[in-house]
Amino acid sequence: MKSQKISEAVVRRLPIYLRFLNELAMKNVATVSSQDLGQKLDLNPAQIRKDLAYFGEFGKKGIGYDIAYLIEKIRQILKLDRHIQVALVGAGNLGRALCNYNTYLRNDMKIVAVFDAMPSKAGETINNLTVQPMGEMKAVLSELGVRIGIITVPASEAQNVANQFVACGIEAILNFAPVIIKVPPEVRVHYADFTTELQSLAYYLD
Amino acid sequence: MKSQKISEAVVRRLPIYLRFLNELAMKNVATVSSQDLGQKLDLNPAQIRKDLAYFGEFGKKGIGYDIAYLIEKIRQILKLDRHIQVALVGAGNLGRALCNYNTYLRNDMKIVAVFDAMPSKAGETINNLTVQPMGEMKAVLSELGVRIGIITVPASEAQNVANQFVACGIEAILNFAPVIIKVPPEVRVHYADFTTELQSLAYYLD
DNA sequence: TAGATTGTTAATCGATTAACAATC
DNA sequence: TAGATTGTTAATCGATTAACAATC
Repeated sequence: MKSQKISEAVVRRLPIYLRFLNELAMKNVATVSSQDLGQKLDLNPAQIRKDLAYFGEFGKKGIGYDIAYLIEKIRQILKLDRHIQVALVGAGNLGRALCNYNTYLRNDMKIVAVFDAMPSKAGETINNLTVQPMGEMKAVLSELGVRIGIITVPASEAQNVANQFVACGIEAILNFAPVIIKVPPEVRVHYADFTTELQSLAYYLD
Repeated sequence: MKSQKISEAVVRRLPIYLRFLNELAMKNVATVSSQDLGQKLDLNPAQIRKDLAYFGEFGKKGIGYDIAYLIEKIRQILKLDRHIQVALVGAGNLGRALCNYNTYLRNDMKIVAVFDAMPSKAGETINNLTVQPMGEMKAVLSELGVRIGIITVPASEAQNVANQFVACGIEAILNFAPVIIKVPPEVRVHYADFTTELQSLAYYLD
């Protein structure tokens, strides 16, 4: 069924499944049912089965899902079975913090280049990465084969950085700046703005 | 229409409207139509009108929305018209970065206390805040009237911190740790895990 | 007035959940 | 075999979009 379009909601749940399956694998659990999964992840078991069924028949009736096998499959689906190079622009506090997550990302994804528009920042070292000036971006990204870009600059600079990413052939962007950026339709943008998140939380206070 | 339940999707868009309206206000623009708003924010104008109409009649037919007035109204809806105190647990790289966003949050929300389980961290200063040991949490939160908690500890510690937040009467939690946490239904939890976000982005690579 | 734009109803679209035959 | 659990269809639920009368 590779042809049907998978909804964004489904794709966003896959990493959550993967994360929990990895936890189970570390505890040497062999199989898991959609029931168990649903309980732990606060999701409807039918939804989990349906999500997975978009991509294949990964379970066994009466048994559940083999954890090692399902991990392998989800990694393939998410394209995490290969190395994906990531670049980050904006070596401020947040950018620096994210660079230090490299170990977290395991082998699948890795921040391999950091840029900053402030000349004074160039040359600084963050977790074995040297901050480079923006002028180097095009050359560095194509040499390293970077496909995903992270934006951690102030809102006023985000569109500018996005434009440069697009010009460098970046395929997907994770934008931490609190502003909507415009990119060609073939470039995927996700947002990760914690101020927006906090503000919507306030609504639920009594 | 205060009685009808407002969907989460609507609440999540309000801060996005607010943000852009603030930008316009700074440029001294006086009014804006749902058309304009939709264009800038990549949203359907009908959706914007409907979202706002849940809360009242804020626009003028033939004219659009008065920006100053709409800002005031959205701030009231989101409860950002009062000061909201926020506490953060986990003074690692990410926690430190977030503390430095205090200026960004303006007056409406403010991180007023930082805690860390590592005794060696206690006493450190981050952006005028002194890191305190976990044992102080209950006393400090009730003294400062903290209502929202931010979790920036490793996944393995997140549930534990959440439990302590709940015991302190925290009403809402923003969890940056890559794990689902369990809290009583009256406590609201939002997730802000950038590794999940990155992994779902990978799916969209060719 | 004529043009623009809201608020709102109805139509559409899509996502979640329930139910169950198939089968391990 | 009996019990458990999948994959999948059908039913439900909810969110988005289109359309338009009201009106500034």
